[in-house]
Amino acid sequence: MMPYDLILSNIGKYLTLTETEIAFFTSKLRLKEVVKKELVLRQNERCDHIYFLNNGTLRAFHLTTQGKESTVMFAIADWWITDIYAFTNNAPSIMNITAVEDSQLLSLSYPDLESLWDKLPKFEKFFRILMQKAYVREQLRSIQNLSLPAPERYDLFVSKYPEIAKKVTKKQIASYIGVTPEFLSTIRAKQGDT
Amino acid sequence: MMPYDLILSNIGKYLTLTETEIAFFTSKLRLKEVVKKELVLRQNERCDHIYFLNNGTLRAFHLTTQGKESTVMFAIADWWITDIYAFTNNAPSIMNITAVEDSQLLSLSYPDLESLWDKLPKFEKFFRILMQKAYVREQLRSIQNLSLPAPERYDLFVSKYPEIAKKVTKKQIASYIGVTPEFLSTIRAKQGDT
DNA sequence: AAAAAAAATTAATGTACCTTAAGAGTATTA
DNA sequence: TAATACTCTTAAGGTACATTAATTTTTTTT
Repeated sequence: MMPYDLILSNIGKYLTLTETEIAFFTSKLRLKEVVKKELVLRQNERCDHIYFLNNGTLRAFHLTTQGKESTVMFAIADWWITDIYAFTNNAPSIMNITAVEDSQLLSLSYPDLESLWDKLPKFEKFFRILMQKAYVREQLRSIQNLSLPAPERYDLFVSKYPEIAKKVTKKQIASYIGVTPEFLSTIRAKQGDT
Repeated sequence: MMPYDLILSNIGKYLTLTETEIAFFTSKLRLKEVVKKELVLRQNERCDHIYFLNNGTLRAFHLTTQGKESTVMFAIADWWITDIYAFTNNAPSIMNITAVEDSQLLSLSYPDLESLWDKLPKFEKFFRILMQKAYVREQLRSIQNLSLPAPERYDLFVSKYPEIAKKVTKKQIASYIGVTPEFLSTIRAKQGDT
């Protein structure tokens, strides 16, 4: 399978591209392979790339000075991921991105993305849609974090992201929903969840 | 002051528009005045408009079946606001939007926004930027909610949004940072905050 | 200006979730 | 295959925050 098939079908949901446009777009992409536990982005370093997952699983997490991890997001095949804060503001990143398992990804640099926007305005539409959907996801998460107790946040995570729930550890899910692994364990025990 | 001055300067930060484009864009806008406590959007109803605040203050909040309020966002002059989930998915809205004080806003319907995107692609860029910044805001909020205790979330809110903090009640701030008004009160007492 | 309603505060009690610690299970490395 | 490390679980004790309720202060309505 060609390394660009998945990303082109991802974009194809929203845009129709000519052969020339495809060639221009793919010329900006770089293939990157990472092994389990490898860092794709280190907190505090610049984040001038956005990544698309061909396969595997990534996890983005913020680390406090006290060493507390908060999982910002997971990404599996067909997902886009970056430290959107650092990427947007050309600021030191506020999260680590690490490989939960061996993964293959395509990277696009910020300057290349800007030239893509300039030369092919339809990519503005694509990223508008991408950003809008990401905004929706994050706002739903905020609402759920504010309004639901931990057991319901856990159930919601598993039902919303069953593929991710299969691939990542309970500890990582706990740090996404905002509880300790120990407490998630008691939640699951009460639910009769094996 | 013309009702379109503020929105044009808001857009002008990112786009240059011709007189014709301005005329086309403003022809899609409707001026709306709401008085304090008036509902701009009722939860469960369709949300097919996006709003821009000329002046005043709005608050978006989600209401659970148990009657618990969670403030999703505030908006003051020069801010855009809508139920982005319902707007994007043409679904019943998941929040109320209400006037904290008398406010003047401009509304743009979803069909009009789509025709704007079709006819003037530079508006795709503008909304891409808008959505991207909103995504950044929400992601930062998620990280802070996960990693910081309530007193720090309160301090951060006040330092980040001093104008909003002046206009809204403590109860509303409490429901934004995810604590009860009573607990926010004890936080403030401990800080010697009058 | 009086009356009513809502916001803010304080305090007592309660609980969801955290911390610490230890042991069992599972995966990774030598 | 053994050794090491990490995840998951269980349980005791602790704390941040919620709930309830009463009082004061501020805002809104009449």
